[in-house]
Amino acid sequence: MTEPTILTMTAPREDAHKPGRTVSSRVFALLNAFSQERPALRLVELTAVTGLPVSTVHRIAAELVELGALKKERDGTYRIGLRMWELGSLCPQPRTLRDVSLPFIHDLYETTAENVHLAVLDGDEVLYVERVWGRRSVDVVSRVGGRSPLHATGVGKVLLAHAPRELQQAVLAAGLRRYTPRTIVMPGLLMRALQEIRETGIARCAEELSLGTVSVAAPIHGPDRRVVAALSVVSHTVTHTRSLAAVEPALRLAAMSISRELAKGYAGGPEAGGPPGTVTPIRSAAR
Amino acid sequence: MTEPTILTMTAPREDAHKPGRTVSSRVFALLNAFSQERPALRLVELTAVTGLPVSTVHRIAAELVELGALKKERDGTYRIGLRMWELGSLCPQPRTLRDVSLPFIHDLYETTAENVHLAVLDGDEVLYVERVWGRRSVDVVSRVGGRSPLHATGVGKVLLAHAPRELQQAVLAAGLRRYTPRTIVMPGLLMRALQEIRETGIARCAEELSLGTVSVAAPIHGPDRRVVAALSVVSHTVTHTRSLAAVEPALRLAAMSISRELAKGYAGGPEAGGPPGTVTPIRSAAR
DNA sequence: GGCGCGTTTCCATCCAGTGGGAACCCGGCG
DNA sequence: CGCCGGGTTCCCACTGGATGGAAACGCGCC
Repeated sequence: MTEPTILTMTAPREDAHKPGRTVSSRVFALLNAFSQERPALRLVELTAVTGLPVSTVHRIAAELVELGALKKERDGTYRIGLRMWELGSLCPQPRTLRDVSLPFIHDLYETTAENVHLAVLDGDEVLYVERVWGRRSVDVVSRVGGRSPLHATGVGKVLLAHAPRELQQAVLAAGLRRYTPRTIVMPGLLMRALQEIRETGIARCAEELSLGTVSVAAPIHGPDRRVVAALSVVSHTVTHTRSLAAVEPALRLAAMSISRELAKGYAGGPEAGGPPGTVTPIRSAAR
Repeated sequence: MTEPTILTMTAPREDAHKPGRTVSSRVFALLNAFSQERPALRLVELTAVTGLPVSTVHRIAAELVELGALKKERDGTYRIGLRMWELGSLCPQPRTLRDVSLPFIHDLYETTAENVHLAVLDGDEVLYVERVWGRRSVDVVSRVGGRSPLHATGVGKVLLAHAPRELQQAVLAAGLRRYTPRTIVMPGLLMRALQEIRETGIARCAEELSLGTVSVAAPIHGPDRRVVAALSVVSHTVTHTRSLAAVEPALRLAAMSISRELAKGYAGGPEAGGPPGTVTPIRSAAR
């Protein structure tokens, strides 16, 4: 925990994908340096991670602090600022998804007392958009804003099962990383599993990402019937080896309710575009 | 809703506070153009709102899309991108606050079936960090990521009551805007109310922001005993005129529990600084 | 006191950002 | 069918903001 500076310098082999030399790209290089594991960074660390020269990092970081995108603690560490959070909360995807499904997620939690996850597909990973749990739930690793592999989680498999062929191919091509002895690493097996998920409308995941954790997941459909998210209940193997089967109906029901709600409430609602053209005066520069 | 283009050009009197002429400031000028009311903007709208020339906006917007900070729909509108949400979710304040308090908020909702709000102070406003509700709750306006005035809400009054004198003065100096007949607009009355809130440890707000809505709020203390957030239960006047008094003990309890949890779990935890110096390799440039 | 590490400031160079303007796209209309 | 107007995209010569090496600074530690 209190290790000295273990900088696994990523600098040497930077540019891996030409970060671009625009200022904006540098700005986001800084911001992207932050992550769940590294929520606070000092100047040197930022330079090490981004590979940018010190003075550049220093200047941009200062600008970002000025703009509220970063916050500088008195101990010199930088963190993501409140404004970033506020801006992020405007992202339509997670926002409406959350707004619509929270009550149902809630009920689901209430009846199961387990972790309930809501996730969407982003790139070739699962992105957790919401998570509800309580003191009665076992704790799991995933966090809101966190990511997991597609082939080794319940939500991931659901999303992958309903994803375009290309993505499925890409995932297979990239190789199915083994996380536990039970991870599905054979392409054929995975494809068959996905097929079954499409047929049954539910995905089960038993210790495929981490030992001791099991989950079931169901798809959530958007207004256009396409799968936009996945809902899952996660538990510990020991506590509920088979009992997860018992929550499947409830899970299904919740997922369907949310889908229906999405279809009705947000077909032409604020989310569906918010009629462009209607512009109200800009919020007087807060702060 | 489907009005033609009502551009209340803010351009003419821009610079009100010199936006700065750095690229980063322009980037955030674009991003800040988005808000709860205007979650989707088209190019022209962006230029109108920011006051920047078209080509500049076009170029920067394209860069931001490239970086995932914005998303461009096929209809030409821009929206906040998933990456922004993801970055925002790293903001320590809302994140740990949420992580710690969700179970309690939950229980509180469960016992009251009312809206439960968690808010922090930002600038001279209340910023809603979390909100839990269900089908049994009445709907209120506030949204996660939304803002409200300090002097006309339960959470606001709690936060203001424990805020530094300067802020209180500033709020008074700025003038107490009247929202309803019951809004406290007299400085003296507000100060007295704040005093009482400090003494009783609870704030009541009866139709001071909008008619028909009442709430009670309690402070949440951080590890250093300073007030870091406020928790509240919100309801409709009609449904629960007096019954809110009944939830006060539960509210108090929840707030205290959260405070205690904050004190213990996060004193030296990841939030408290996440020992800088420990750096793991950068996440291979996703996307 | 002096050393080492990290942060902050400075400033001459220069290239990326700028923005006016033109081309383009498209749906509506006479 | 061709014109029109609003919005978007593209272009490119000019210039001022970004750059980053280097030096100064601050500080904890031996």
